[in-house]
Amino acid sequence: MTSETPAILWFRDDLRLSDHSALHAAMETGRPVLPVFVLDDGSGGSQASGGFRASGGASRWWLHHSLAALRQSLASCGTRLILRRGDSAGTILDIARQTGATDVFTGGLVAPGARQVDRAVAAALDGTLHRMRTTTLFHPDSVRTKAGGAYSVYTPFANACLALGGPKPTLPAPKSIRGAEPIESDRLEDWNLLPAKPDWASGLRDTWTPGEAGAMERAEAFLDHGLAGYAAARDRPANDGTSMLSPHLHFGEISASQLWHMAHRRQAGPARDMFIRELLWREFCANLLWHHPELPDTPLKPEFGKMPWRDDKPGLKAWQQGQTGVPIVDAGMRQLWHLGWMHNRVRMIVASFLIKHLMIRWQDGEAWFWDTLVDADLASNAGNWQWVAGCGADAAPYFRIFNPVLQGRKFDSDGDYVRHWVPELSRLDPRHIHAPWDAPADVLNRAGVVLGKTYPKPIVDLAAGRARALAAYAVIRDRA
DNA sequence: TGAAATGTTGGGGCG
DNA sequence: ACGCCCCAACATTTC
Repeated sequence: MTSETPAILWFRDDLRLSDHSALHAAMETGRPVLPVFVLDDGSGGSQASGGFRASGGASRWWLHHSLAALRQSLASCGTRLILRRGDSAGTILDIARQTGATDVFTGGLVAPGARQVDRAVAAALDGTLHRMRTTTLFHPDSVRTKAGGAYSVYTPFANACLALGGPKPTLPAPKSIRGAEPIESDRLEDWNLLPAKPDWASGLRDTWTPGEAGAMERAEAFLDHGLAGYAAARDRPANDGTSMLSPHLHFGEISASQLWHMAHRRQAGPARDMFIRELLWREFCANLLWHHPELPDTPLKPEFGKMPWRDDKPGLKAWQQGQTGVPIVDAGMRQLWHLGWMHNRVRMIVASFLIKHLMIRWQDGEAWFWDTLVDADLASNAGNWQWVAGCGADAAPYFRIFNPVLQGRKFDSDGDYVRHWVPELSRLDPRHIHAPWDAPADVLNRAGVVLGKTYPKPIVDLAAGRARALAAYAVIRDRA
C-alpha cells in the first residue's frame, strides 16, 4: 500500500502529454499521478457505438505503437503507464479501489458507448470522475444554435465555432510528473495488437510514425511545406497534398487545439482557412455523434430505412479487394489496404460507388473502413458515410452520383494514382487508364491488358448503375 | 465537396 | 448579303 493515494489519469483518445487538460488537472491535485490505459475489447476501447464496438485491425496496429510511444514519454517524465485489459468501467473502478484513489481524470468522449462507461464509473466511484475536454476544440454543448438546438448544417456550425474565437490556449507538456507507486500492469506486447499471421502491416510501417513526436513532426512538415499548395493539391490523390494527420488526431497524439493554434501562427490566407475548415468538419461530426448517438447505425433521414439495398456479397468483396474493374475505385481500395488510409477525394468516390452504383448499404462500407483505416473514428466515419449516402446531416443531395471515370480524369488527370495502385494498368495512357473497357483493342494489347484476365471487367455498367440508383432513390423520396 | 440532359447563343461554313 | 444549319461553348434544369 502506498502512503499517498494517487490521482488516476485515464488515457483514452488522447495519447499525448502536451495540451492534455486531464493530465494537467491530475497534476494540479498535488497528488502523485497514476496513468492508466484500458484496452476494452468488449466495450469498444476508445470508441463505441450505441452498443459496443471493438477497434479494427489497422487501429489496433496504430494503438500498439502509440501506446509504446506514450509509455516511453511517460518513462522519461519519471512515471509508468499502467496497462489493463478488460471492461473499462470495471477496470477503472478496480484500480481506484485498489489504490484508494478518489479522483479519476479523463477526456470526455462523444461516442455513446464511452459516455455510458463514464456514467457507470461516475455512479460507482467513491469519489469524482473528472471529464475534461481533450479531443475536440469545443465542448459539444457549447456550440448550439440560437434556439439552443443542435446544428444540422455544417456552414452555420462552422461559423458558430469561428465566432467563439478559437479554442483556449494550449497547455505545455510537463517536464516531469510525480508518478504514483506503480501497480501491476499488462505487458503491451502480450496484447497481440500487431498482426502476425500474416503480417500485413509493412505498408503501415513504411508510411506512419505513430506517437506524439511523429504527430508533431507531421504537423510541422505539413504547415511549413504543405499549406501553400493545399487548396489545389488536396484534391489530387497522386500528390501528398493532404495533411495526413487524421490518425494522429484520432488517437489524440496531437490535439485539434494545438493544430488550430499552430495554423494560426502561420501566414493568414485561404489555404490556412481551408485547413481550419477541415478541422471543423471533424468537430462537426463529433458534434453530430454527441447529439445523435444512433449515427453509426441508423440513417438520420428516416426514409432511407426503406431503401431497397441489394444483398451483394460478391460485389462487396470485389469492392473491398479493389477488384471492381473500375480503376480509380480499385486504386483507392488498394491504397486503403496497404496504408490503412485513403485520400479524402477517393474516399468519396469509392463510397459513392458502393452505395449508389452497387446499391450496397453504407453501413457495410462504414464497417470495412472501420476495420481497415488507421484513422477509424466513429464520429467522422459514420458522419461522412451518411453524408455520401445522402441520409445524414447536411448530406450530399441523393442524386449526386460520382462518375468514377470523370472523377478520375478530373483529379487524376495523368493517371499516376491509378498507375501506382493498380500496376496492371500502368502502361495505359491517361486517356484510357480510367476506362479501360472503352479502350481500343490495340491500345489494350500494347499495354499488356487483357480485360477479364489481367484486370477485371467492370462489375457494374456505370450508366445502368446510376440509373438504378436514381430509380431506387425516387421510390423512397416519393414515399417520404 | 456532380453528372447528364436540355436550352441558349454565337461563329463559321455553305448554298 | 442573307438565311440556314451545325455545333461548340456555355448556362440552366433535372435527376
